[in-house]
Amino acid sequence: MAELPDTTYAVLGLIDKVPGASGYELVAVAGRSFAHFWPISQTLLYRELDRLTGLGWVAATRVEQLHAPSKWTYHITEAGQQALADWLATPTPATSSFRSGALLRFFFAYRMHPDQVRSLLADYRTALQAQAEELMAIMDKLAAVSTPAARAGRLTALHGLRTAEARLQWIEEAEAQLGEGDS
Amino acid sequence: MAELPDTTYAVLGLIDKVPGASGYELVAVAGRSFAHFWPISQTLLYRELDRLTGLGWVAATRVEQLHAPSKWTYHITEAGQQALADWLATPTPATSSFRSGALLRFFFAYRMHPDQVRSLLADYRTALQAQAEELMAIMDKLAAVSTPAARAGRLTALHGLRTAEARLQWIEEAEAQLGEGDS
DNA sequence: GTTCCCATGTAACCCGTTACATGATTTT
DNA sequence: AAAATCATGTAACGGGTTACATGGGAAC
Repeated sequence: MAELPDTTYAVLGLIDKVPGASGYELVAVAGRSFAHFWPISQTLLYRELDRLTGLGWVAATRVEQLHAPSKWTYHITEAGQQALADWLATPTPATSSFRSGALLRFFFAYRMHPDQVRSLLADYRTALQAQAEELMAIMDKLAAVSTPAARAGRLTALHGLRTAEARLQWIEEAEAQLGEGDS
Repeated sequence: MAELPDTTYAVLGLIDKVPGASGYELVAVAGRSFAHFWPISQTLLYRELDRLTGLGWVAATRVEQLHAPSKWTYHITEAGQQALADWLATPTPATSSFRSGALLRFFFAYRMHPDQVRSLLADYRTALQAQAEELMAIMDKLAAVSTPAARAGRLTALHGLRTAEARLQWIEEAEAQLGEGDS
């Protein structure tokens, strides 16, 4: 049986965490929970919902509403709980991928005018600051809650925050080196 | 005209940086230069080579060898230089993507046994340490060279190093919180 | 009365990956 | 005799993306 992508388990875990949510709600939750280290688009999430119901790992229930369109709500099944536990138990192959357009351009900085390099770093700083603020907001919101789930969420947000901070620091170093270098 | 992916410009920039290299050599160079923030597989690089020659941005020359198979070598053209400069000049949309299997699992830590969480963090630490050492090796190798290109390369490596260091620090924090928490 | 929220979905694309094939030469 | 290096390529897959369609109710 072909190995399933981690995204499938990400959605499965979300349904386990937020039982009875609709696809629409799950998209929103995914957007403000694990999007920072595992982004998924709306289309993809809906596709995974289909796959999970097909696998029998989640059960879909139709819910009619009066003041809003009808929706499907999702609950994890026992088979799904087992699959989630199995996935969490497997010694993770540490799949991680990082791609940064800013760094890629910076790698070719010697082909740019110094002003271009400066503005590149400035843009990067702005993006990192925005990201840091977003993560701090998440942490603030979770600070009130004291469940194990909230603690895990807070720590993953902190991971992103620490990363952003380190990179902002790096920008200082890079700018300093730009200053001392001649051209 | 459809926008080209950044990968195309990454390869174009490499050819500009290492003129007269073969596809085989470019794969190796890409592996030890920008792979840390813009990984590309061999197949993909060869495909971009085709695309770039088709665009007239690079010129391919056949070179016969006596003690090794024949090869194609690549040089950037004037049109290619212009395209590279244009790409570097465009205010980058800051495309960046990050996906971490370790974090994704950690996000669901409350569904794991404490020992599993500990080993997850331990594995993550090992991976980060290996990454940090790799980056330090790159910086050491580039430390001797004092060209603008080497400086840019060193700084991108430093970016990765600072990131890894911050994350290793985060692991300490996370482990501390695991200790104080009950379950 | 236009815009936003809820809610689900289709279509098309392509980037990037893994696995495999080939074959000569050089090194162990 | 086996393994590594050089060198280029094919085949197949699928994960993830963007863009678009639809439509009713609520809010401003």
